[in-house]
Amino acid sequence: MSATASSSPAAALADGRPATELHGPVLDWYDDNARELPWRGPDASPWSVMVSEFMLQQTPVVRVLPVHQAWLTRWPTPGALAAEPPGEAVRAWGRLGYPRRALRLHAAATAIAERHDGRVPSSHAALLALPGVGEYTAAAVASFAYGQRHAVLDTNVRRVFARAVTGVRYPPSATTAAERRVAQALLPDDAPTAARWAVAVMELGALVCTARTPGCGRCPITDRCAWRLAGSPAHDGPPRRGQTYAGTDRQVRGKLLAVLREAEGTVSQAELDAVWNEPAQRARALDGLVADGLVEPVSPGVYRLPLT
DNA sequence: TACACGTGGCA
DNA sequence: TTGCCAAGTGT
Repeated sequence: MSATASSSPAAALADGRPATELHGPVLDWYDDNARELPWRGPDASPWSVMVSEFMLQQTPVVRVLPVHQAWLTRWPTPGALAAEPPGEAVRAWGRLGYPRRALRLHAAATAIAERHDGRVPSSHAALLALPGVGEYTAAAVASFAYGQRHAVLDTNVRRVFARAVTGVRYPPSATTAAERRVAQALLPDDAPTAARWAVAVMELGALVCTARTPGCGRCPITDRCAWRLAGSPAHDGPPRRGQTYAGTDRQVRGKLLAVLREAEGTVSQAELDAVWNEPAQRARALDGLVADGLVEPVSPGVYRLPLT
């Protein structure tokens, strides 16, 4: 047990040194290697950060970049987005995928306009209450936009900690209490450093400590990484569930919604029928889109992106 | 807890 | 080519 205030049994490295020794190398590495992204830096608004976090859920940075820029130009504030129909958010979402995120971002903007005077809230609890904001996004916005001290546990951070601290190749499929303890134990004491640490660890996971072929030769903490010290053992446990896609309802939903996005106004049943030749699955997918609020029935056989 | 939910690039 | 993977959330 160390005498350092932020230390705990969970915060010890494989060689017995306190895990706080990771802070310096990782922060220094970030200073030299951080990407310049529009939602980073002192001029980025909390709204810009929040939009980026929604878009980055399960979607790579390179694909988010152009859509984020167009989005912020068109809707520089939550109120601007809330003033337009949700269908416009879905249309502007383009091909980022998981379009329910667009609907939730619109709903979040509406809630911010109505309940928070048009300003993105800064408290973790208020953020968490917004549609589409879960544990990760609430912590990310509070940390990145407002400089608060929160454990920000995304897939990158979880992988870095799994390797450097726990000594395994991959983290568990779902976030565990043990992972939260590790993240909390490693959080620097003061808020500004904690916020920089959060983004730095995430960046390290995104650029160096990657899933398939980690760049250990470029890693600032490779000499104290528990996984490396253990000989970089292979993944131990059940195979990680892959995402099936071809032939699924998801694929059909995507094709249907693409037609709606590219249409000026309404689309006919015939236009939708053309994208998938299996009637039952096509109908089920369309029903699902309507149930989710992504598509609005206008009249029998006529559909459009939602106006309300 | 496990599954549904888009899309595209890379090995 | 096929499967893995990408700053998760809601149910």
